[in-house]
Parts: sequence; structure tokens; C-alpha cells
Amino acid sequence: MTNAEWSVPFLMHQIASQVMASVNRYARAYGLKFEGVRVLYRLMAKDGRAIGDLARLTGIELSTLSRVVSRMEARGLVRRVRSEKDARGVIVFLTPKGRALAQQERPVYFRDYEKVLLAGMGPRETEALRESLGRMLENLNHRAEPESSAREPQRAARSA
Amino acid sequence: MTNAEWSVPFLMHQIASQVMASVNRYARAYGLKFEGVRVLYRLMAKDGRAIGDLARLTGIELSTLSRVVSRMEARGLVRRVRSEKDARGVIVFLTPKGRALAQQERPVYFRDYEKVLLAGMGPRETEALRESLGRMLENLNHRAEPESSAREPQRAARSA
DNA sequence: TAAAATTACTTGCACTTGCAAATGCTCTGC
DNA sequence: GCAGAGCATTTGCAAGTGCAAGTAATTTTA
Repeated sequence: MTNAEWSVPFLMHQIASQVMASVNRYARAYGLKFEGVRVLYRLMAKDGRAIGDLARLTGIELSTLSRVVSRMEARGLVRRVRSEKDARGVIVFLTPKGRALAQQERPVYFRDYEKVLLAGMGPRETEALRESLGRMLENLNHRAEPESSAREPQRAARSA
Repeated sequence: MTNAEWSVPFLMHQIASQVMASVNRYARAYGLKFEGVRVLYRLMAKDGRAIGDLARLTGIELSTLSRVVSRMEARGLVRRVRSEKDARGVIVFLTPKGRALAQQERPVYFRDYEKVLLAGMGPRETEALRESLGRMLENLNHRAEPESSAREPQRAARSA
């Protein structure tokens, strides 16, 4: 199974989607899924963000994010405030309830996973891994698209 | 941004969903999305797999996968064959067209990403990373769930 | 050896998603 | 100071998704 020729993104895909599916199952019990969890964490890092910023940071599509925020708002986890600086914009804040949930669930979403994922690795290896991941994330944030190399082939009606 | 305290799964989440979103945009042009691409690759590694095996390997929910395969079948990328050993089962095979697409698109999906993600890393770092990722994937495959620690809290109607 | 349990998928349904169009606000140039 | 361009966000709509229930074949069990 572990084939040294597999590329890094391919490995990432495999891991990513399995972890994501699993997080979804976890978070369900709290009325959240992957997307909601990520919004929560972005707001924990810095409260009060524009919808568009959240979309950019999380990579969630804007209209989707708008609706994710709506549902989180309905559940009392965040609130929307019309920006005073620019009335087109909306700023999203955590409610105390949202903050409490994020704090309470941090270990469940992440620490337990850390145990599973990092099984059998020493501290040096995990530290190197963490650093590499951090760098990858920076790389992504600095250039969201892999500069599509001008390839924009024929459109298809449906996707599988 | 790069906060050393962020856990590995958290970093994985961030990277994962951004890469996934991006792959979706890419693959769209070929009538595929993330899920379809992953099925294609699993079949490239070993052709002729049961739907259930594909679901387990990819982490895609079974019913979803069934329909992904249906769409891929409609597009002529794979074909379903009723298993002779066990007539309940269905074996999914690549068609020549599906195989050709997988081969043709490998560089697009993965090599370009590799460039973006690994920017600024030396060969030693990327090799270590690749190994760590391989190990994480093995860890996941050996234990799909992080043994839910018997937490099964109150159900919620909708998820955000 | 026939009913019951199990396995391997597929389908119905309610909800979510992403794109494109709409809405509502702000800035620019004249 | 107002028409037109440009933004930030939301909404309509056509798919896509996951759970639960259904279908069909196989294995277990009494």
C-alpha cells in the first residue's frame, strides 16, 4: 500500500478525505460538520471576520459559507453584524456559546486524531511534519491556485 | 499565521480542504470531481474492485460512491460487472477511456500541486514528509475511526 | 433445509452545495 | 452629486450527499 512513488498531494488527498469524513461523523453530534468546525476555529484565532475573509481563509465557497454561517447563527454559535465601516459587509462574531463549543471540542476534533495519525512516530518526526505542514499551508495561502497553467479545457455537463 | 501550536490534524484539515476545492475546480473540466478522481486512482493502482472496497479505501460514503460510479459509468470511464463469486457484489473496472484519462490527468492533478505545496522545501524535507504521510495513511487504514472514546452526545437536527 | 441474520449494494428523501444571477452598498470620473 | 463600475453578500436552481429503508443474494442456525 505505502508506495514511495505516490506524490505528496496524492497522499494528502487520501488522508484528507478520510479525516474529513471522520470529523463529519464526530461533529454531527454537535450540529456541526467539517465546514462549521473550520469556521469556528478561524474565529477562535481571531474573532470578528468578514464572510469573504472566512471564505478565503477556509477555502469554502462564498455562497456555501454564507449559508454555513446562517445555520451556525440559527444554532446560536455566531452572530452577524453589519459592518459600520462598509455597510455592504457583514462581520461574523462568536457568541459565548460558540466559543464554549470550540473550546470544549478542540480535544475531540483534534487531539484524538493526532493520536491516531501520529501513531508510531517519534517527537522529532512529528515536529518536522508539523513544520512541513505549516509551510504547505503558507504556500497555499500565498497562492490559492496552482496557476492553472493556462489549461482550461472543454466544459462538461455533469461531474462524477 | 503559521502557529506552531496548531495540531497536525488541524493543519491537515486546512490543507486538505483547500487542495480538495482546487482539485474540484480542475477536474470539473473533465467531468470529474475529487471523489471521481480518487476512484480513478484507486482503480489505476488495482483494477477491478468491489464498490464496498472502494468506499472503504477512499473513505467515501457507500451510497455516494455507488452514485459516483454510476456517473462515471455513464461517462464511459468505468463499467460495473456483477461478481461471479458472489452475485450480491459488483466489481468496478476501468474502461480504456477511463484508464487513458487517469494517465493523462495524473500530472495535472498531482504534479502541479506538488510544486505549489512543496515550494521552498529541500529534498530531505520532502522525503521525510512523504514518509510521514505514508505512515499516517497506514495508521488510518489500520484504524479507520479514532475509537470514538465512547462519546455519543445528544443528536442535532441539522448541521452547520 | 427453511427461516433468520448478514452482506453488498441501490434508492428515496430531505438537506447541502456551487454557480450564476440578484441585491444592496460604495467608489470613480465627470 | 449622480450615472456607471465595482464589491460583499445572499438567493434561485440544478445537482450532489448522507442516512435510512429497500432489494437481492448468501451464510448461519436451529
